Amino acid sequence: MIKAITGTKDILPLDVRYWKYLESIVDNVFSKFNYKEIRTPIFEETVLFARGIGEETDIVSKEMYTFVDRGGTSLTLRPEGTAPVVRSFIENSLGRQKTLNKLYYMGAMFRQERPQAGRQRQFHQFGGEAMGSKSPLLDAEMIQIAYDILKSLGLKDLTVKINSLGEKESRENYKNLLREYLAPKKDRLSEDSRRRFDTNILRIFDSKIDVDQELLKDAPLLLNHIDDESKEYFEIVKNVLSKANIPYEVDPALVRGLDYYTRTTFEIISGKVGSQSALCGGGRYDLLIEELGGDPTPGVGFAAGIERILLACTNENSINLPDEAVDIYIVKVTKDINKEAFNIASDLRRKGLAVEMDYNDRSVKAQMREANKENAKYVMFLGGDEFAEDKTKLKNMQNGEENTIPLNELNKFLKI
RNA sequence: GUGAGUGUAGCUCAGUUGGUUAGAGUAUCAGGUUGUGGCCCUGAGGGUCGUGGGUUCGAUCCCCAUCACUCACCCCA
Repeated sequence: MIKAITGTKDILPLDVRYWKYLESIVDNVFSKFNYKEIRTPIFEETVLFARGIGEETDIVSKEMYTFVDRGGTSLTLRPEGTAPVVRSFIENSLGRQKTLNKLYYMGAMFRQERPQAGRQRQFHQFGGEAMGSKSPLLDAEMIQIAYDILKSLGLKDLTVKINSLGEKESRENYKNLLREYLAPKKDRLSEDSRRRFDTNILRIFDSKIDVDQELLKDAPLLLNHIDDESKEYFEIVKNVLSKANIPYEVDPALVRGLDYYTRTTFEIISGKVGSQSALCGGGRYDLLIEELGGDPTPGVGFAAGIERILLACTNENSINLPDEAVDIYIVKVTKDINKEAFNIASDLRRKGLAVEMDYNDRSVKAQMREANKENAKYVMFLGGDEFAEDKTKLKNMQNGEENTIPLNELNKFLKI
């Protein structure tokens, strides 16, 4: 049997309903904040991600689906959405048509990781990007959009974590400070953290190992070593969030894995989805656009994992969708009226009703059972003496009421 | 990439301390009863017991390998 690729999943019809519901809320919230949807290709030149996300990150160094096409170009299935949006922003000169561009996207992303709860190789994100302003209001706005979407989906077990990484220079100074602090303790760190010491020392704070956390107990915190301007900026972000009634926690250990973040970073985590608890994450990236070849333009954005969010919704039982139902199920009492039944169905469908009928010449009983399963509001019986007189019998499946009516009065009866 | 756990009907799972035709519930299909559905009743189809090898007179069961899935590490959304 041919099976779906490891780490990919079919979204079956029953689930699609929840996806569409989520998508409608995403559209709705973003448009209230005047963000416009953008759709970029699912693959890009590999260099875009290597330069945008950072060569040293795990995503680029070992998780990308990269291949060479027949023309010899190295292509990569997008592992995240920000770099492609920035590429499009630069390529289409969006920044020259408008000072501030507010964009959002939804779509599939690809990373070759070991799947587990809340983690797949093909997964889906939605996200927002605001390019062209350094205002801390936009940092807060991003968090608010993400928070509002999650709240609209009925989620309760949420924690908003925020932090500031400061400007690049103060962060580099801090890294040296941390390196000095940890150097004498390096051999006591866990194997993973010893590796991080060299590759991405800030991430040691993420370690879930007690020994590491113990060694970090008196370590200097980045938040205390960021530049003054970033400190003031962070105060404004916090202030605005408080006024918008968004509960948040400052988490000095919140370090994000992508290289391009400056100043504000944030995550919203759920207590209901297992160990991969981050439903969304983002932050400011004031240098990224320039690094990718655009005019120097500040930006801020976030991305959210749709599968994780829906997992949280399932586990919190936060979404209740009505059962899908057809308006009319046509039951053929005799088997010789397939064409007539199909014509009547077509006619009703064109008038806007959802109509289903039997295509397999099954018994009346089987057709009725089917009508019941499809939650049909009405069953229309076709055939026999009634049909010979151009009449049909309509049965209301909720209350069992039946009415025999002439076919040419159907519209009137159904009020269409 | 590392570790642990699990692979028996479409789904959820029993089971054989190694021994003829491998079971249940549910789902599917047909039929009975109900004025033509929901409840109830009867019956049917559906499994090379993940795959390959080994041990054995005999393996779904024991051993090895492999693959897949799940969870966790890692990483991130």
